[in-house]
Amino acid sequence: MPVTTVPDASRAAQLFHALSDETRLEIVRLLSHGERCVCELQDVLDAAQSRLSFHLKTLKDAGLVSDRRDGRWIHYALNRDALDEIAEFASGVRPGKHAGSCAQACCD
Amino acid sequence: MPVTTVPDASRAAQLFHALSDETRLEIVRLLSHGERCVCELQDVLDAAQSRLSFHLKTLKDAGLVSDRRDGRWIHYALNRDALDEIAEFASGVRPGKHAGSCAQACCD
DNA sequence: ATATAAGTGCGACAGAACTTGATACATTCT
DNA sequence: AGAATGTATCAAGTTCTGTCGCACTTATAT
Repeated sequence: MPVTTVPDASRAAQLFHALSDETRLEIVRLLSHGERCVCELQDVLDAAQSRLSFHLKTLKDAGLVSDRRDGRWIHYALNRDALDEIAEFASGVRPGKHAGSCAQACCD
Repeated sequence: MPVTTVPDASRAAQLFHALSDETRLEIVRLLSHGERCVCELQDVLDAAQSRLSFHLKTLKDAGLVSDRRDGRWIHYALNRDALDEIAEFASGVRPGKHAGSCAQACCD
């Protein structure tokens, strides 16, 4: 039953917006190697702390990352599910997917 | 071989930015059913023409759609390759992909 | 040649998003 | 308790985006 559920537009927009900034993409790339704490990201990206915090919040609100407190550090990690949603979107809108399966007004 | 080439950040940002707007997502959804001319999109989305033109240009600049002139109409269609890039990104940053395969500074 | 219809490009304005610096909060160390 | 460290939040300034209205271009039809 993989019905290629295209996520609703506002959810998809949120997800894509979170990935529309280079700083956030760098964060995602770093997190793809595993969990990182803010201070590590700060070092690697050479970004002001409040700036990083802002971007991490954006990613977190979109569900792309999750955080875990460990003493005085907070570790961020990528969220697989959100990545799956993105892949689903890409395959869900692939031309041809709907061939014959939709007779709605939009499709004639 | 599939080296999970994560597209460079600025390219990915462009791609995701193009999909970060609900109007553009609706356009993509409509085009996933097949080619459409601007006037059809206008009717379905009930959007001013200049507005649609603006969004189509954004999508086109990002390589997500292509256009084809036919008499006085211009037909837009989704571009598979761009959708592939998105799917590639999603799988390229999936946690675990790099396990053992990267000993760079970023990965310790 | 002129009229009409489909699309594009541009200037202006409003609202959203990003950056930065200051401040607040939480946890650990002494 | 007080100082120090790691992170979050807020406020202000700047830049980026999306929308609208109008002028301009291209193509068809009379």
